[in-house]
Amino acid sequence: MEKSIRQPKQQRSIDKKERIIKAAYELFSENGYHGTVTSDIAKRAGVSTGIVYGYFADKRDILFYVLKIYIRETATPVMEYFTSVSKDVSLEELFDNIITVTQSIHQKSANLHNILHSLAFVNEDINEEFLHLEKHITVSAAQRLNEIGVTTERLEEKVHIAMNIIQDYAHEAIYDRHDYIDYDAMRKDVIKLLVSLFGK
Amino acid sequence: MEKSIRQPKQQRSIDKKERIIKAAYELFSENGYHGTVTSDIAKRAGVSTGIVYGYFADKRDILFYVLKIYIRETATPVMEYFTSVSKDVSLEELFDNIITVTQSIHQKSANLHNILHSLAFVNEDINEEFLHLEKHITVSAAQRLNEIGVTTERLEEKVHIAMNIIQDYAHEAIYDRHDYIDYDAMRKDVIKLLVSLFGK
Amino acid sequence: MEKSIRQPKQQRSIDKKERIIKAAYELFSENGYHGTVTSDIAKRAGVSTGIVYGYFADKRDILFYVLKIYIRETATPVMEYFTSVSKDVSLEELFDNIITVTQSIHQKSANLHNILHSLAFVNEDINEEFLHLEKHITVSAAQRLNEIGVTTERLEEKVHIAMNIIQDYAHEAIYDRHDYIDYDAMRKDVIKLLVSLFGK
Amino acid sequence: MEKSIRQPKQQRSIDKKERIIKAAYELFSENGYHGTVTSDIAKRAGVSTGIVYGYFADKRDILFYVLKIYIRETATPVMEYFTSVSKDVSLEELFDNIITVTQSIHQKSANLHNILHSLAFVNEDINEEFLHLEKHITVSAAQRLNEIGVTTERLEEKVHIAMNIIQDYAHEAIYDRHDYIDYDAMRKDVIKLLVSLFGK
DNA sequence: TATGAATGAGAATTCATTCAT
DNA sequence: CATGAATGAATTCTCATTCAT
Repeated sequence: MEKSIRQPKQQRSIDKKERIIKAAYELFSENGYHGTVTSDIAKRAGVSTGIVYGYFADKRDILFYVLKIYIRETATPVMEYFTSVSKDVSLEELFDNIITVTQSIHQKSANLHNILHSLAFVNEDINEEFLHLEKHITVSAAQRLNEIGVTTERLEEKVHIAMNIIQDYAHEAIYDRHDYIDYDAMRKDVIKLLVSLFGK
Repeated sequence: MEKSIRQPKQQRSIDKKERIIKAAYELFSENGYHGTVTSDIAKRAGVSTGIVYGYFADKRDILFYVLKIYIRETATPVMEYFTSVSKDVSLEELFDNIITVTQSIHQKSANLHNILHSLAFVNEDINEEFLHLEKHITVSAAQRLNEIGVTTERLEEKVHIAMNIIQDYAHEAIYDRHDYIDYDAMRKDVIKLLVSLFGK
Repeated sequence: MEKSIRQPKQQRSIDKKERIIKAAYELFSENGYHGTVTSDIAKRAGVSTGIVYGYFADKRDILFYVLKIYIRETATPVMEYFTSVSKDVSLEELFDNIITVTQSIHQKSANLHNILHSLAFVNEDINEEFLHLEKHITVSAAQRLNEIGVTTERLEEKVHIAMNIIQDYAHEAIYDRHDYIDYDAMRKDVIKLLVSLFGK
Repeated sequence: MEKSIRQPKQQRSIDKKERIIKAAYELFSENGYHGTVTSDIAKRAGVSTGIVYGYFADKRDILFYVLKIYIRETATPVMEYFTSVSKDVSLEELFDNIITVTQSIHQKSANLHNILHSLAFVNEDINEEFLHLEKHITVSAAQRLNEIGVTTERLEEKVHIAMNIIQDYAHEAIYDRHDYIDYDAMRKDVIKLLVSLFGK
C-alpha cells in the first residue's frame, strides 16, 4: 500500500509546496529541526497539517527540500559571480567580492548552515549532499581561477582552504561579534591571506 | 517548591555526577542531543534514571556540563602546548604541532563539536560559552605569540583567522575525505599560509 | 443541512456506483475494512475520492453495499442449485453438490466472510443482515428438502446444523490446510454425516 | 537503540501488565481491535498511556497477549474435561458435557473469537497461533477419544468436524437467537449427530 | 540518597470527509 | 455531476520528568 506523494502540476500546488518549504526553512533557521513541529510549519505556510503529508513523505523529507534550497542559495551567488567576473580581475578584488557575496548569503542563512551541518552527522543523505556541494564549488572555482590565470599547484586543496577561510570570516563577522575584534581590519587580513595563498 | 540540585560533596557522588556527564558526552557524540534519551545516559552511567535529576536540573543542564568538559578538553592541550613551547620555535614547527594537537582533539570529539555548535544557535548560554572560549584562546595565544617574537599588528584578528584555518583543516582531514583532495599536501599549504599570516 | 445521497438513475451513474462497490469488495477482501482507505477504493474504481460521497453516505455505507453483494453471491448459487435439482436426487449427491457449490463461493470470498462476520459484532445492521440471510436460506432449504422427501422433524434446526457443517468444511478445506488432515477423506465423512442427519 | 520492554519481576508489575491485558481483552471484545484506542485500554486498566508502552512493544503486541489469554481460556476447560472424564463415559454424556463447557466459554468471549479470527486474515502471526491451537486440541482430543474406546478411522478429521459443530452450536445458541429455531431441540440433534459421527 | 516504574503532555502521521473549482 | 486538494480531529507512540518506595 504505497504512499503516494503528490507531484504538484498545478501552479497553485507548486506555490503551496514551496510555501511549506519556505515556512520550514524559516522555522528550522529560527528554532532548529527538533525545535520545529510540523503543525507550526503548516501554520506558517497557511495550510493544514494534513496536506503537508500530501507533499512530503515525512518531516525529514521537508528537511531535505530545505537543504536543497539552502544549497542552491548558497552555491548560486558565488557561482554566478565567478562566471560573470572579468578575466583580468585582480585577486584582491576577486576575493573582496566573494566575501561580500558570501556575507550576504550568511546574513540570511547562517543559522540554518549549522543546523544542517549538525544534522549531517546523524543523517548520511544530508552529509552526501554537502560533500557533493563542496566538490561542485571546489571544482568550478578551481577551473575558473585557472582561467583567470592562477596557475599554482594543488589548486583544489587551496580552494578548499580558501572556502573555509571565507565562510568562517563571513560567519564570524555576522555572528560572533567579539568586541575585541575589529572585523573590518580582519577582512583586510583575510583578503591579503587569500591573495598570498594563490599568488606566486 | 524549590528544586534543589545536589551539590555533591561526597567522593562517591562526585564520581556519579562525572559518570553521568561522561556517559552523556559519549552518547551526545554518537547520536546527537536529540537522539539521546535520558534513561540511556543513566544506563550507561550505571545509575538510575531518577538520580540524574538529583544532579542536574534537566537534560539541558547535562548538556551544559558536557559542553564544559568539551571546552576544557579542547582548550587544554593547545594551551599546554603554548606554555611549554620554547621561545625560539620556528613558526613552521609551531603550527605543525598545533595542527597535530588539534587533530587529536577533533579525532575524539568532532561530532560533538558540530552538535554543540548547532545547539549554540538555539541556546544563548551555550553560545556565550563558546564566545568565551574563543576569547580565552585568542588572548592567550596572541600573548604567547608575542612572547615568541611575533610582532605583527592586529594579532588577535590574525589569531582568530588562524584558529579557524587550523580547526577547519583538522575537521576536514578527519571527516570530509573528498577523494580529490590530498590532505597531506593540503596540510603543507595550511602551514605555509599560517606562517605567511604571522610572518613579516 | 440534509446530506442527499444520489439515487443514480443514469446508467453511467449506476455503473459508477457498482464499480465503487466492486472495488471496495475487492479491497476489503484483500486488506480488511480498516486496512482499506477510501481513496484507494476510488482509485481502483477509477473515480475521484469526492464522488464516492456522492453515492454513499460514508465508508460504512459502502461496506453495507459490499455486504449485500456478498450475501447475494453467497446465497444465490446454493438457492439455484436447490431449485434446479431433481426431486429424486439422492442425499449423497445433493450434499456433494452443495459442498462443491459452497466451496466455489468460499474460494473467492472467504476472507470477506470473516471480515464481515467480525464487523457484525460491532455493527447491528450487518448482524441483522446476516441473520436475515440465514433465515432465508434455512427456510428455503427446509422447504425444498421437504419436497425432495426429507420428512424428518425439526427440519430447520437440522438445516442450520448442516449449513454450518458445510460452510466450515468449505472454509477449512480452502484455508486452514493442516497438514495432518486429509481434506478429501474429510469430505466423505462430512457427506456421510449430513446424510445421517437427515436420513431416518 | 533498542526498545526494551519491561520484563516485570515484581508482583505489582505483573498485576499491572495483566490488568492492561485484561482491559484490552474486554475492550477488544466490546469494540473490536480498531474500535479500541490505546488510551482507553490504559484508562480501563487504571494506568497511564505511557506505561502501556513500557510493557508492550505496540498495540499489536497487546493484541497478541490477548490472543494468548483467549487461547488459554478456550483450550483449557475442554482439555481439562477430557483428562478428567472417566473412560467409560458414554458418547452422549461426553458430548453433552463438552457442549456445556464450550458454551460457557463462548458466553464470555464469542465476540473476541470472531474479532481475532478476522484479524488472523491480515496477520500471519495470529493465524499461526490459531492453527497451532486447533492442532493441539485435535490431537489431544483424538488421543483421548481413542483411550475412551473410539476406534473409528480418520479420527482427526472427525474431531475437526466435531469441533466445528460444537463451536457453531455454542455460538448460535448464544448469539443468533433466530426465533424460529428451538435451540434445546437443536442441541439434542447435535449430540445425536456427534455420536453417530464417532459411533460405529 | 537511590531506584525505576509511572506519568502525561506533546509529536508525527493518517484518513474519513468536505469543498472550491 | 466530478475532481482531488485540503482539512483537522484522532491515533499511536515517545520521553523528559516525577514520585512512591
